[in-house]
Amino acid sequence: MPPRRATIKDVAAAAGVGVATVSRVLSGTGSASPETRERVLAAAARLDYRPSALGRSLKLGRSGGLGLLVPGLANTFYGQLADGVLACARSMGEHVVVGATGDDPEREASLLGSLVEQGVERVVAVPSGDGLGENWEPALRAGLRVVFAGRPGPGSAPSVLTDDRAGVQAAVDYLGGLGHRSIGFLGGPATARERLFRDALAAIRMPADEELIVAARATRDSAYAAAASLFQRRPDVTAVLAADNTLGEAAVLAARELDLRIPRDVSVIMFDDVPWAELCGPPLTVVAQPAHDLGYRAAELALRDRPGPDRTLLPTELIVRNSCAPRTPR
Amino acid sequence: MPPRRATIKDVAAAAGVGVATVSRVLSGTGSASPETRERVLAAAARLDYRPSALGRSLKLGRSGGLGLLVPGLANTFYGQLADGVLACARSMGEHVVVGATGDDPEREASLLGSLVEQGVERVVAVPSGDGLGENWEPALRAGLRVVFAGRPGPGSAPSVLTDDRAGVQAAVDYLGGLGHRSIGFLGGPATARERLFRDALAAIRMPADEELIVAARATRDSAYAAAASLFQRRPDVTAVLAADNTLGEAAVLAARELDLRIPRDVSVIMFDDVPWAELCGPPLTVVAQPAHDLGYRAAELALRDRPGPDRTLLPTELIVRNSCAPRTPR
DNA sequence: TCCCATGATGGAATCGTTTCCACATCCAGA
DNA sequence: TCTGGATGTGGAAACGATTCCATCATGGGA
Repeated sequence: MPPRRATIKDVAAAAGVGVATVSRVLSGTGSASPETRERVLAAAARLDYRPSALGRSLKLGRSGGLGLLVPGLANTFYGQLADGVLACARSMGEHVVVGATGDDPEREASLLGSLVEQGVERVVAVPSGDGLGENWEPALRAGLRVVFAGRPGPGSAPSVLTDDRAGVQAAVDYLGGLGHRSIGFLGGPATARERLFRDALAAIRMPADEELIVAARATRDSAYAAAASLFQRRPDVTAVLAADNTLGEAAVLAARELDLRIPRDVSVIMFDDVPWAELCGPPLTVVAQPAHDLGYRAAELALRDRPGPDRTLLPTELIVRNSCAPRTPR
Repeated sequence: MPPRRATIKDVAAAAGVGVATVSRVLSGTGSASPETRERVLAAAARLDYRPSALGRSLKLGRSGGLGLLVPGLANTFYGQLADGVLACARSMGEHVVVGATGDDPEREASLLGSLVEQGVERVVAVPSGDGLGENWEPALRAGLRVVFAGRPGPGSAPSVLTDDRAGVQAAVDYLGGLGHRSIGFLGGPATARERLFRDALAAIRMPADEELIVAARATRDSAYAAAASLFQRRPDVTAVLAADNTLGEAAVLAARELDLRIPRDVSVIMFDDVPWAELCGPPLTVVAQPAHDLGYRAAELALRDRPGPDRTLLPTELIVRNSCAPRTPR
């Protein structure tokens, strides 16, 4: 039978003082005689007293704590992002409540609801799906402080993003420079990069071939299916840009399955410099995003008292390895 | 200026009833006339009322919520495990508070402390480091309900583990069968598998060469250094077993750096069937662990009211790909 | 017609904390 | 000696929810 946790009353009784005095001593506010302070501290230590965050939060109104909503943690990119959030929160002494949305707006809404029930009033989120985000309006209006990370959020909340436009452009430029004319795009649930891809194509005066732009849902299977069908439908694609590491993985797998050699038959570039990109056979050329920083900065913004900039852009970097080659007609 | 969240009192006033009635209607306990129920529900909806988990927890004593302590989320294995925990918690309507220990007992202790301050009384944890775990005794005695996952925990708390003994043995058997006599072992912060490795060697009557057994700290750099130094000190190793995916990654990288071909010069087996194992050049033979299930089952045990078995063992599976070859003397 | 069981309802206590306020003590300055 | 500020201290209210208990109305059975 676990002994009830000691409360402030127990400490007060043990030290022979009132609860108010204990509270003052422990929180450092107000005055207390050195002797009293000593007694209280000793009693607290003896009873192994831990102030209940519940009681404090209730009284104070503000609950502290940071919410974190990501599609899923099995994806290394979000894992790194989450680690960044965790690091920042720890440095500011806040705890973190996480939820995996699975990129499903419905789940996101329910998770968000449970967060506000917990009294969480600051949230870092990778908004799910298409970012129409009727989910967020009510929460924002209710005073929830949310910072979007990695994907632009709906509404007026600040976001911390990577410079996707530059990243996509760098990838497309590189591929174009290699002579590729039929460049496929594997998009995910977040569709923003798709638009950037069209823009990047336009910037180098290449027409966008709609058939080469495919979007997958947020599952491994869907990603694989999208990649495989792209390669099969259009044997003339000589290069592919994958919008995230799951899609990149699918592209490599599908290419192998169809006996397409990388980079001889298809060149591949993917977003996210996950550790295995270098290990892949062949090592993958990637558009690196600072996932950890993304999370850290977003958490910082959410936790700081002063409102920060509405939009902070972190740089991307094209890291060239061995998955791209000059175009050879197939 | 964000409007204060509606409280039960506001709902009571809006519906023209007492707070007790509102509580009864909303929680479904006790009786209320259909007409009253209707009014309360309408008022609650109109005010967008969300009961405060803080108030409820305080009154009820139990706070709900599940703590999750892992070394770090950037490691895919722990990411998958965390996803499993999240999935289970969501299905039982509980929220999850996570912390990244970095495999540091000190950080673990501080995180654990902040968890109990939050009122969390059930925890799933991958115990940090060597598992001596003076961290856990006080928490356990204080009535915290913890379930260890992935690594055996200290003390009497239940754990959900993979059958590492069988996994290590399968790997060693396989390597031995291929003719390898100098098998290296790359261990991490958790040292349990090191012992199993010796046992497995003994089981096939092979002496353990202490110089071939190295342990790295929980960083990528340390893992790489360990792998590189192993290969350099002992050019006669023809096979390596890496105790987790970080170590496996390091082994592949170090081998490449030293111009050791896998599998011609060294065979490599690693723990964790992370998605990229198949993508690696060459595809890696692995000891697969059901990471997601590990988390799910552990969370289930922590959340269920009845105490479960003290130790549940999930199977591992040797997945043979192309990173091992018969021994050829170097 | 009376009584009591039943059902609906609201008041109030409670959980653990912080903080306002009142009270007591003490000492310096007039 | 009296006054007034400073200082140390404890009581009590408040936060938002649940729940015990008392109250009240109602209706059926004797």
